[in-house]
This record gives sequence, structure tokens and C-alpha cells, in this order.
Amino acid sequence: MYELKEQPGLQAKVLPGECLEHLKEFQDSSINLVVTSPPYADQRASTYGGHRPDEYVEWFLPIADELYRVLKPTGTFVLNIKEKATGGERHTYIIELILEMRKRGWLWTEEFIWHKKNCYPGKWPNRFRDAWERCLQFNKEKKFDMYQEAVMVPMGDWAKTRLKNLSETDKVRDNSKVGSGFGKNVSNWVGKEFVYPTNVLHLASECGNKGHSAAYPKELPAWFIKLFTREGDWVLDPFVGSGTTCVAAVELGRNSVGIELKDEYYQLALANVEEALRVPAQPSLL
Amino acid sequence: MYELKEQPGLQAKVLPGECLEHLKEFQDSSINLVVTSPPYADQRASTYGGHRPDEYVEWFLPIADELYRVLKPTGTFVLNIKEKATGGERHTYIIELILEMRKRGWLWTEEFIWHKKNCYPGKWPNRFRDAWERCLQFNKEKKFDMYQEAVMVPMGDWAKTRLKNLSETDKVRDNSKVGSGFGKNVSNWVGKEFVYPTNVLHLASECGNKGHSAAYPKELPAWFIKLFTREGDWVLDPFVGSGTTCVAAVELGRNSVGIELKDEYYQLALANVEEALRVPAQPSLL
DNA sequence: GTTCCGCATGAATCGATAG
DNA sequence: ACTATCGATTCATGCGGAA
Repeated sequence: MYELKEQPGLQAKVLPGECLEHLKEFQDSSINLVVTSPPYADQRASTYGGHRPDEYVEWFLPIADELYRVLKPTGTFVLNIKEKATGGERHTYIIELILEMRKRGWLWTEEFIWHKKNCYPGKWPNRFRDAWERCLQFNKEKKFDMYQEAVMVPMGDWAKTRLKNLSETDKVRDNSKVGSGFGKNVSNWVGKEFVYPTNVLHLASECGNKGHSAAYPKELPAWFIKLFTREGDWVLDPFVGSGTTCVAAVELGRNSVGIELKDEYYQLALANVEEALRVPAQPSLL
Repeated sequence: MYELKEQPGLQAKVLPGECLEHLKEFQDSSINLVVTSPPYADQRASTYGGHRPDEYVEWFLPIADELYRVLKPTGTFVLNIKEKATGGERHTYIIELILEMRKRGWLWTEEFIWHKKNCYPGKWPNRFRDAWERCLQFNKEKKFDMYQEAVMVPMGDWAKTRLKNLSETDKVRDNSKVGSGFGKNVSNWVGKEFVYPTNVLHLASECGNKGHSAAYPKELPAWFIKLFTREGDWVLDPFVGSGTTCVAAVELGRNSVGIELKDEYYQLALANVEEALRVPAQPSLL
């Protein structure tokens, strides 16, 4: 049985292997936020631990049950996912999953939209490029921890004016700059008016910059970590991939656990989390 | 039995009363596009002809059946809708409706996201402002009519590059005025590069909504009308409200039928459609 | 050191081909 | 028929090399 204790210093663990096995070792009500992007449904079940659309719900429900158990009553589960198009139709396994999870006690609190500015190219006779993904928010209780002030965005007069006339490109660029944590310059915000965001997130999907294809920009988990946790809280990603969620948690001063089945990604996650822990958290981000 | 014939001149009819009654008078396979924004689920069932969330699916399915019958095999049904938040949760009647409609033969081809730039202000302890709605695309057949070229947009780089050029300012202003980012006066963009749009639509929700409660900007039906129909085709909106869909159809040179239960809106729709018919269609829009 | 251009590269999807 | 694989299509982004 793992114990997640408050200790001096930041903790970030990455565990190799099946998430269901590891989850059983977690104590009840020990996690503040689960945020994950599970392997998408894939015809080729062998590629990345993908699962066939028709079996997706059946595969995921036992995991959802364990996540329910380990989550604190005031905690939140954020599921980033998007259904495939098969046979000319959008598949229904995700909306079926929502219904099934509700039957098992989860509250479907909200559906955020992640608008991907740079989506995958392609042309088909019957559809356009898919530029959005779901970020489904589930909770155990109606009352849950939410720190809305942590994700407020500056909205000066110039921005209001620009939003009316300009293309989405500039807005996205500004937004991603703000949320990335690196280009953040607090002095630039002095005198600007802050407003609460909406349930639509504008983030560019990360391009393959350092060879590791992190198909889930760090800004996405970072946004939900800021919104649903405080420093010292515990964040869990049962499908951590290259470690993006844990890195975001470390940079924000949250403790985290990531689980990854595939050894290649596990090794990558280890290295990335190590690197993140080496750099002290930036006070401006916390 | 209504007959929808090709006649010289544009036709736009508005019918008062229950849509189910009128739909039964339509011939099979006579409509190219159904696009509508039905009354949203409302706890107070009497207010806007709204229907309780728990009864929404049951109420809508018979209408969906009739729409299926009157739609041409290569036609499309676009349903603009968004679930309410009740009891701290997003209600599930819409995803249940999708599953039920599929059981009755509809193909769930795609889900477009309408991103409302200027959504209704407000603040709640457990959620942010709702800035998006679903535009569910249903079809009868895998192969359907789709005219993708009609909604192409200037390439992403274009705005960024040209905005630096002061001499292009006028064109930018025209752009925002005409189409809010979609379907603008093509003649202005001759020689520029165009790309296909994505399944995320950026449209401001209508501000001055002429007495109608459901703000449904004309650009929304206009975009789908351009995408799924050609001039002379028939467009149907069984919940036409103040006539927005028919006005958009008229302006684009498509024939249309709108149905409205509430007399107040019906009168408004009549007036708006009359006005639209008085102004000759602008060739640049067709 | 800037700016600009060319180029590779994706959480994709369809249709055809082969077993 | 039904499933697995492959080629074609497409565009925002970040990189490197060149002016």
C-alpha cells in the first residue's frame, strides 16, 4: 500500500506497468486531482496499448472505479479524450462511457473544450479537420475544490477590441504565451483587468520539438492543476506517457504520481520528471 | 400535402403551429438540409415551449423521425443544442438523444463546436461561463451532399502577415463585418491562398436579439447552408423562432420553410422573411 | 543578430487493396 | 462479408540554413 504523505520537498513518482495494478495499492481518498489522456481507441491494439472502440468502455470502467476510490471526496477527475471517426460516423464509446460512469457514482460536472489551433491536416469528402477534444470533468460530490482565481486571464481594452476583429490566430498566440509559464512576465499584466476564463481552452498541440512526441501540451494539465489543486496537493495521471502531467505538477509545486505501461515512455517520463525536479519551482507559477 | 417545387424565384414560407403537424404534410425526401436550434430544455416546461430535461428525448424523437422521412437521402440534419447544467451536473439528455437517433437510423456523422466568443456573462462557484454549443450533424447515408469549397477561409498565415500591412486594413474590416470569419466576399481574396476550415466555428452570439430568447446568429445557419446545399435547394427549420434560418436561406438563394409554434415569434419571422425577400440576393454571397 | 524561406512532421481519415 | 494494411490528402508549427 502506497502512502502519499505530506513531506518537506516536492514528490513526483513515476511507476512502470499496468495502472490498474498500481491503483489498487493506493489508499482511499488520497488524490486531489486525476488528470489524464488515456490511449485513444485504435484499431491496432498492439501499437500503444490502444483499445478497440467497441471494447473501450468495458476496458476503461474498472479503471474509472479505482480512480473513484482513490480520489478525495472534494477531488476532481479530468479526462481528455476524443472519439474516432469510423465508418463515416463519430463513434459513440465516449458518450456511452459518460453514461456508464454516472451509473457508477461519478457526477458529470462539466465538459471543457480544448480547441487545437494546429490540428492534424487532411482532406476527406465528408468531413473537415478535427480541431477539438473533450476534457470531461467528473466529481464525486457536488461540492469540490475549485480555485478559479488561479486561472484568471488578463483582458485589457486592447484585447477586447482585438477579439472582435482579429482572427483566432492572435488570440491563441497570446493565450498560449500566458499559460506556458515561460514567456510569462507579470509586469506586462500590471494595469490589465483580469477576468475568469470560459470552458473553451485555446492551446496549440505541442509539436515534436525535442524528439519526444508529447501529444498533450503541458499547458493542458497545468491549467487543470492550477484550477483544481493547491501547492502540496496530490495529482495522479494513470496514463502519464512521457511524463507531461508530472512535469506540470512539479513546476506548479504539486506532488504527483504517474503510471506508464510502455517501457519506452516510462523511461522518458523518468528522465523528464528528474529534469523538472532539478529545476526549482518558479514562484511566479505557484 | 405540401409540394416543394422548383419555381422561378425564391421561396420562403413560414408556418404557424406545431411542427409535428406540419411535418406530416411534407413529402418524403423533399428537403436538402434541416438546420435548427430547438427550444432548450427548461425546468419550467411552459415558459418558451421548453421541455423538461428528463422528457426531452421522448419529446424530440417523434420529430426526429419525421425529419428523417422528409430529408433527402443525400441531405443533412444539423442540430444546434447545448445541455443545461442541473443539480451541479451537465444533463445527459443530449448524448442519450444521439444514441436513440442512431437506433432509429440516423448516422451521427460529426459534432461541430460553435465557440461563442461573447458568451453570456456570469459566475458560479463550481463552473465557468459556457462558451460553446454542439452542432450535431446527422445523415441518412454515408454519402451526402457537401460543398466544402463554399466555406473555405484564408490561410492561417494570411491574417498574421497581412495585418502588418496597413494598406490592407480595409479588407480586414470588411472581413469581420461580413462573415465573422466565415464565408466572406470571395472576390476580395482573389489570389490569396484558401484552406478548408475545421470543425470548430468561431462566431459571436447575437447581441440585439430582436425579442427572441434564443440567440442564434444568422452566420451559424448560413455556414451550414453554404456547406450542405446549393442554390435552389430546400432548407427546413422546424423551430424557426424569429425566422433567422429562413432569412439566411433567402440571402443565400435557397428556398426555405420555417415552422414556429409561438405566435409572437411567428409574426416576427413573417416580417423578417418578408424583409429579406424584398432585398435581392447578393451575388457575392451565393 | 535578425528575418525569411524551405522542409519535415504530426492522438487523422478515407478508400482501395489484399488476405 | 469482414478485417488489416497502405497510400493519398492536408496545413500549422518549429526547425535549420541562407541572405
